[in-house]
Amino acid sequence: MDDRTANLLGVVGLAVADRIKDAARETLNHAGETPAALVVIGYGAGPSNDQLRRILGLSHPGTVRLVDRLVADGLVERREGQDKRAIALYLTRRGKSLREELLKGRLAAIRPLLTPLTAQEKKTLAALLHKMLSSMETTDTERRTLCRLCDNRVCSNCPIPAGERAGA
Amino acid sequence: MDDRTANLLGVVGLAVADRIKDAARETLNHAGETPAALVVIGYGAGPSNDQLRRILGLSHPGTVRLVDRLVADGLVERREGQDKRAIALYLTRRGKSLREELLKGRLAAIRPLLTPLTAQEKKTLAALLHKMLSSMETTDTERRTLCRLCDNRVCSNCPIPAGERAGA
DNA sequence: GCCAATTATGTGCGCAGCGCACATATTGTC
DNA sequence: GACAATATGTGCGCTGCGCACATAATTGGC
Repeated sequence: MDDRTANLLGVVGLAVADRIKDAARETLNHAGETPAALVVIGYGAGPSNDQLRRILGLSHPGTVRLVDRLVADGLVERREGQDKRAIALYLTRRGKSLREELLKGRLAAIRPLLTPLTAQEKKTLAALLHKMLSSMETTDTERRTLCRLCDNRVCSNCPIPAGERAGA
Repeated sequence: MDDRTANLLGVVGLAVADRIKDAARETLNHAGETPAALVVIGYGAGPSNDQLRRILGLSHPGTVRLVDRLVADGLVERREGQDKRAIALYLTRRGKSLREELLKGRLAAIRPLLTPLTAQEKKTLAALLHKMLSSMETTDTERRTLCRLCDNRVCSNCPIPAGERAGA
């Protein structure tokens, strides 16, 4: 019985992830963790390469090349961090606009899955998802990894626990 | 409010997909749609290259190479279909055993997300997920795409509608 | 019964995303 | 001031995949 629930969650999770991926590919011309990078950088705290790397779960060189792509596309700028060895990543005007599109597309891709539910059922589902997330034991970085595609205008008080709160 | 629910579903969906992917990489040495291929072929109907292609959502050549990899690893056999131009794909003994591991790993990866819920809450969640899936308008191929990682021993009467029932 | 369209598989080639090993610059430590 | 730690960037190659093309078998028109 429990396994049946887990399996159903697996199907829906896969469906959600597929839809998010497809939606991202329609607005951005890159796959993998690139859309997530755009969202994460867009939180505006000027993350370093290394911070981004940890959140995305990539190797260091992979992240450098990822940022290279975003810079080449005119979506991201490398500015100086206070530390002269570190850099601070910021979105350009175009980057911000594309980030908005990404987030909109993501929600639009997920929404159809909810339409069969009544308002009450949606509320129940949200409460259950909230409980699942709020019960996870996560470090701050793990939380940001989970939230790496989150729409911060929509997700008021992020349920995922972590020491510091930032971004989502 | 609706968007908040969609966002939460997006987070959980991403978490589920991440966990499934990580689990697969631990037992199989290939990424992308390769684990899904192993599961799909393992349903035992002897699918052709082209049928597999449609379910996985890959290009034809991509599927040929994917099968090449599985054959090279001794996990899949290409047998003759009745049609002399088509082939029929079957798992080898090793392939079947690895498929079992994949499915076990997948459920084990998802299960922790459910542990914070009470038995009643799990039941409610399953009912909601079931309703979401059963309300989708899907062709038979789309259904198999969604179920491409499903554990058929666990998912009794698949909720996703489609003409024919096969595998999940 | 024969030839064209269709179906199905396989190949040459290249690209995107990523990791490993290595190089380089800056910062803390003593 | 030397040395470990931190942070970024580069050379190289691999994996997964798609496009264009080649080839074999089946189906359909006439």
